[in-house]
Amino acid sequence: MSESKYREWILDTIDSLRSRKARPDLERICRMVRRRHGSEPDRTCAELEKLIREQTVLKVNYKGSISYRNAAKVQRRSRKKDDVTTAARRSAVEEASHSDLSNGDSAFGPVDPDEEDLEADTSMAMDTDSNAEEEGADESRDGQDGPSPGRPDADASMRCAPVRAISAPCSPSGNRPGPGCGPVSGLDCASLLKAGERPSSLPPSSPRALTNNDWAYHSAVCPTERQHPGMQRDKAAASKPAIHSPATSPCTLNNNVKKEDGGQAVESGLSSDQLVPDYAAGLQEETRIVSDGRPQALSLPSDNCTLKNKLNITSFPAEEHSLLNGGKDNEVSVKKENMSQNLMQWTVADVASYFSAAGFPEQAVAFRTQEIDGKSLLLMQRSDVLTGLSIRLGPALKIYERHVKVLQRTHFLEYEDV
DNA sequence: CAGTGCGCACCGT
DNA sequence: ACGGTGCGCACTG
Repeated sequence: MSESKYREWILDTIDSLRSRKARPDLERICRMVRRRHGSEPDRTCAELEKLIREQTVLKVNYKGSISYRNAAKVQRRSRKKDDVTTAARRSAVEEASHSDLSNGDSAFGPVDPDEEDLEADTSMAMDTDSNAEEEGADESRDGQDGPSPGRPDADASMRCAPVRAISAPCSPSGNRPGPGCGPVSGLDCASLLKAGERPSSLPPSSPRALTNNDWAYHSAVCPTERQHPGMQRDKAAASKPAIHSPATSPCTLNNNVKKEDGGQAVESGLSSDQLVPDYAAGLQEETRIVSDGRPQALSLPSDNCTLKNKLNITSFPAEEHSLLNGGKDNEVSVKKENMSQNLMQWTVADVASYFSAAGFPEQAVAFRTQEIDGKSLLLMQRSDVLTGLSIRLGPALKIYERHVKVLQRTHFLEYEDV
């Protein structure tokens, strides 16, 4: 309850700071929220962290300092639609992150709704779906997962967050007299990244990414922290080599992730996708986790080889990989037979069970409630998934980018080709 | 003094 | 050229 409220407050604050041309940093956000709503800075910080984890708010390292962005309003710099080829390749992953924030010029993909929609979505999602617990669950999952061996990158981002020490005395701006808020974790990390600003110290590829948009923030997940601008520099240097002993190398996150994603990495695309990595990682993580619980892998899309290829190409949860590559062909084929046939023939129940199996049981309910069958699914646009189902933005994005879009694409490819 | 408005420089696309 | 960002300064209550 209060959470959604905080969400609004915080997003509002960020927006207004931005419109005022003031940097939406922790200090200002906390202060403004306190002024406007009387909320404790600590609480604000805590909520902010949550929002960050949910990707409702993006923590960014810009021009050497930490900034927060209203994810719903962030627009991907006109990533001019890359060629279809590229786009296709990066597909899911990329789009997942971009389109959301983009202007919606994605080649495939429905244009995305405006920010407002998203924003609304976000809050709405929370309210409707509520389940703070869910959220918590997600978070915790992420956190717990963090350490998972498989994907250091993924955790990187989340790892930090979970640790979140709200009470810790954090000072984003180094010395902040004001509210002593404290989400140390995130902040610090970001600061670290800031290093990115120093191109000289970083490798060619990464620096750019970091410097440019700051999205890197995510990567910033490092625990270290910074306090003064001067230090940052040092950190920058430090970060480069050892990149945080913490096992995960936040700063290199991007690269790693991409690799993971399938090698398609597309380093060139780094700048444009900085967000992706984390995002993707998060997705994978979540998916994977969920999947664990449910043995039955997502079989569905599997209909055709095309799909498989696609899957491989794009990034997928470990499990999926194993499924596809690993010897579960049998299973896959079986499923293929059942479901794949043709999306057009999926019933509402099929769709629901698909998503349920895909790790989105709760959201599956929404599909069922909205009576989404195969045909409807094929007609769904991004905005439909994000706002029409009243599901939380996070899962909605994942569902759309990783499943709906993939299914649609696969379906159409299959039929068009033929 | 806090909050606000905004010119301007900077940067990436 | 264009758009996003935020510093720095002036203004306001």
